[in-house]
Amino acid sequence: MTLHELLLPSPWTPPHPSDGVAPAWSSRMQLDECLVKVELGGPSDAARALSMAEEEACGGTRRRGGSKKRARAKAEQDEQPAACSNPQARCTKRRKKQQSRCLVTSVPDFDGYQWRKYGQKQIEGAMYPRSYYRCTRSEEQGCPAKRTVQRNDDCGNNTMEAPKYTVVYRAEHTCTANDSMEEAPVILETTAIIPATTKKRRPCDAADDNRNGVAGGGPFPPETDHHQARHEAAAADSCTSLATTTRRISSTGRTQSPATSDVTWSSEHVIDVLYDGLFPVDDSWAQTTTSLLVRDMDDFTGPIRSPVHVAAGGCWSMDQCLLHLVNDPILSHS
DNA sequence: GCTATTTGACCCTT
DNA sequence: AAGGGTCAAATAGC
Repeated sequence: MTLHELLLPSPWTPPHPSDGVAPAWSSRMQLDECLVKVELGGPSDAARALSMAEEEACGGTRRRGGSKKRARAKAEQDEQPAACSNPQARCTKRRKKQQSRCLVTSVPDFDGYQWRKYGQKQIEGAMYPRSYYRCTRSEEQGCPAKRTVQRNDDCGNNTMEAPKYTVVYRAEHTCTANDSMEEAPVILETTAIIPATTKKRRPCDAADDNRNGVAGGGPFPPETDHHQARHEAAAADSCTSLATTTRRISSTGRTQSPATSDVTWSSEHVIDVLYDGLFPVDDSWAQTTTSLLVRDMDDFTGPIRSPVHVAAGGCWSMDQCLLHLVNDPILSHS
């Protein structure tokens, strides 16, 4: 298994149940492999859907355009000949497997791809809303990749800890690498201890961040917990320093980030780079992640192109980050 | 004016 | 019927 496969949407292999570890790839989110019934209605359903669409188009009340569009899509889909020829009982068939995988991270935004948010919803029983993203290349290249990001409930957690987010990736990127992967900043994540802040962000704060030179200073959406946390994380010095440091060193070619390297890394290298070479690992999440990766990446070969998420237990200064990057024997070889 | 995000309604799946 | 996923108008920022 490659690190790329581990970190990016592709056929997902759940952790072995006998392992008894709490993996970074949480299995508590259900894999999207639900069965779908192939209705035998066919054209009549299509006609109904279409007429609904027409009805909506003429309706006096304000209806969302998406309804019509979706109804038409459904109609077109239903016009296709039924895939199942078995007349007996209602046949079922696995829906084209929507690949999904789950990642728990404290920095959900830095995953090497560019995403556009298209929705947010409060989920039943969840403390924080779930955000829905699709690949920014979805329109121009038809890339089907999507992801949802939801902040984990921090019940009982130390408020000084960076919040964790559950990121569920669905479908695989089909957009070409040079369009997204190479442009995207390669971030080796650390987790900073973020001072608790009670200040509620206002829309203008993002602009303030830009003016003040806060790293990652794109236009952050205001008000949501997710993005507020991201703001807070960006404001924490160590996070900012690490992100910019990693990117700068990578771009100068002085060292080669594992995330952009074409070098074939052994699992040993990967572990060195991910955990020992860069960051102290002293929280439980990181350690279970380590063991999981060590086991799963025994047969790891091939280039690492994806960013790496690592939780570190402390707050690192820029100097510390630089020192570790420069002194790392693997990273600093040129 | 363009682009990205927010938000509430709508639709689909279970 | 409930809950989750998606749409697109409205809005904000540049």
